[in-house]
Amino acid sequence: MPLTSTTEDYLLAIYGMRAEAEPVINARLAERLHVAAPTVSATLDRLARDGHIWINERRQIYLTLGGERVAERLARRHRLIEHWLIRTLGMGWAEVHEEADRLEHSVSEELTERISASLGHPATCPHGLPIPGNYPETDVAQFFSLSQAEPGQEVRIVRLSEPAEDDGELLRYFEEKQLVPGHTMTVREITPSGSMVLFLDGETVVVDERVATNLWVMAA
Amino acid sequence: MPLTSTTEDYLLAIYGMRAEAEPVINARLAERLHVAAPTVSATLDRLARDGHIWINERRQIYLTLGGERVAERLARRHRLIEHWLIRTLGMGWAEVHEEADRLEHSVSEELTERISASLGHPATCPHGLPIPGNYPETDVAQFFSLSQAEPGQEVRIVRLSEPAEDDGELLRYFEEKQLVPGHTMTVREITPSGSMVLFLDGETVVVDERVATNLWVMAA
DNA sequence: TATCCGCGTTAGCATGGGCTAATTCCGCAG
DNA sequence: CTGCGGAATTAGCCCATGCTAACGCGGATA
Repeated sequence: MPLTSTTEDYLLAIYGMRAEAEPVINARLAERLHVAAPTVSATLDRLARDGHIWINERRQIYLTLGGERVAERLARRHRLIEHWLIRTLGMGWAEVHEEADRLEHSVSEELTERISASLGHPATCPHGLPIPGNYPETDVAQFFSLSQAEPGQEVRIVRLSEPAEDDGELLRYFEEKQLVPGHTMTVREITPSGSMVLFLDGETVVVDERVATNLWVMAA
Repeated sequence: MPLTSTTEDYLLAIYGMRAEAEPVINARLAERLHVAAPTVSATLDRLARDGHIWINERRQIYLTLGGERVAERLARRHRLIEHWLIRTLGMGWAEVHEEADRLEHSVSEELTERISASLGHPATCPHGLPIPGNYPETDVAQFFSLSQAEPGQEVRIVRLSEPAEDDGELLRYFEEKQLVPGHTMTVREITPSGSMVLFLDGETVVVDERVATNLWVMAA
């Protein structure tokens, strides 16, 4: 009856991939969770059996209402823990995700709420992802991927993409270049290969397409 | 190769029972960990196979040097976490043990050290148990169980017994009666049944033998 | 001495969560 | 239409962790 750490990981992964353009399928989960395809099949069978997900005829995976509630609670915990580690213990912006990935499974509801309160109920995690339960009714529609921005446009970073959080190298890069939520920049030009020339903090930074797709922005 | 949460629980349990008068045997572990005897046998086999414990001819269980090192690190984490939950989040003295029991398995070495530093490297957990690595060379020989105290003696509580930590009801009782480390009291009398009449904080408190054996004290 | 209690092991089983190798299936490109 | 690539499943295996039922053994006690 109680969820295992593994099944929680699956639900959270599905939750995170849900909003992407591509449908959530077995193969994507296998990549994201670093396990073999048959393992995913078996685990998804159990998740479906227990009413957390359902799978349509085209093998696309969806959370049930119950599964979504579980995943939201986990995302809330994860993102609050990240904030907490930075604020009360001075851990690094690029390292807290990994630590939170383990802690999210063992922190109780009560502790979660105490953490949220002690932080003043932040609306987003340090990487800009919304914290369910704390996130106000914001107009999310105004957010778009940096890779969609036009030359000349001035934009403000609002958050990372979901998958970027699992890429430690990318996180360290973002931190180093100060490509973090809240910072504003101007798009100078876009090269034929899709790289973007940015101007921020008085400096010129070039990011390739992969990097740009992982940063969400809004018009500044 | 990496230890599971389960094997960590076993090592920590053995570590905690090591100092008791009774030898550590299969049956005691089964009770403490709330699992059936054959389960304990199988898990101990694996722990011995992996060099964490050894078992003598009379089936008494001992930690190897490696096993002890692991257990010490876990105890350190557990006890630091308890302090942290009380100090930074205001959790209750009687509740933190349970929360720490889960968190101890997912907190990294680095986080542990940050916690210790942020707390000023406390020597003991909130229940008085020593934190390995922080505990100074203290004369532990002067500690004795409250049940060994003489009528008329004035004593100061230094810590709980190990098993007391796993008994939530007992913890709440200790907290309510302020039978916590640092507090001083006088033994008024000892009844034939082993109950002790204590005088502390201007009040008379009666504790039965089970309670008294779980409190360690020193002459005040 | 006979019995019983505490203890441990053996046998047998289940479940979760992993794996590889091989097969199947579907859709798209040639 | 053929073939290929991606995706999923099947078969078969492993290990850790739990259980119950049954048996064996040794010491204490009636």
